[in-house]
Amino acid sequence: MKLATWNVNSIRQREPHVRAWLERVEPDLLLLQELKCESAAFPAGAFRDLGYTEAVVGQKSYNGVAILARRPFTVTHRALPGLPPDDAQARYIEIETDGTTVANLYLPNGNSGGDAGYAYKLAWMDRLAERAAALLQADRPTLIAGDFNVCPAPEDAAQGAISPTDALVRPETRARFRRLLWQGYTDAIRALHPRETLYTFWDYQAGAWPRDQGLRIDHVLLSPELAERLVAAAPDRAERDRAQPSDHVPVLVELA
DNA sequence: ATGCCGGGTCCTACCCGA
Repeated sequence: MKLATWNVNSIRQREPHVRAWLERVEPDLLLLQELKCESAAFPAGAFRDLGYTEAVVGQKSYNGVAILARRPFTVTHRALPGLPPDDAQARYIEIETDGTTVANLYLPNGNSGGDAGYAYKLAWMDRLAERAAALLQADRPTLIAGDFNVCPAPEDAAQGAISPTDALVRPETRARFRRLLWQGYTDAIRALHPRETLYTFWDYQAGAWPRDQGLRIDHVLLSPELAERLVAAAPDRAERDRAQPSDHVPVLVELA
């Protein structure tokens, strides 16, 4: 089983990239973030042509998540459980397919909106920890993946790529990410590549890509059962070199 | 560290991303 997560930074801008990537890689599942459009504007036809069915939680201008799948699935959640009901940010979708639970998330960045913006990120991570625990309790194969906007450790950021006070690297942010690992989830990339320098994001500015000033902020977390089946995990760096790329590349994971 | 890029929208200067 092949699956990937990819922050596309506007699905309307990146439709040709995603289409070509699906044709070449043929994943069973693709989790998308930062659609930047309402659900009705999602270019589903381009992906249906290739045999993929979509589930979309869209929002005008900002955020937005979707799942493309070749196998049948059911949508179980269209928002992160535990958030206030008036929270309209499109950041979470959860499905079940072949007995496996798949959660796709776009975690708040936390750098805008001052103290309240960062507090929102931490609260979101607290709700995520609760959901992650409940899913382990349910004892089904579970995968939680997406753009976490968390750079877990110093080796996940190039020298000079990010300020030490940035919301992606603050101790409170990292502690909340580690809590997911302590609960029993496996970081798929680090499980297979404990020391390698592997980035998933390069800023558009300041020549971040040519200078390889990247960050590892897109992650695939696996429940113990799925971790046993992990055979490959890697960012697809080649996507960052294409014309008009997203600032993130796909992270591809293969399970036996 | 911001706003050098790139996407969005109240269409055009400004917000957001990380």
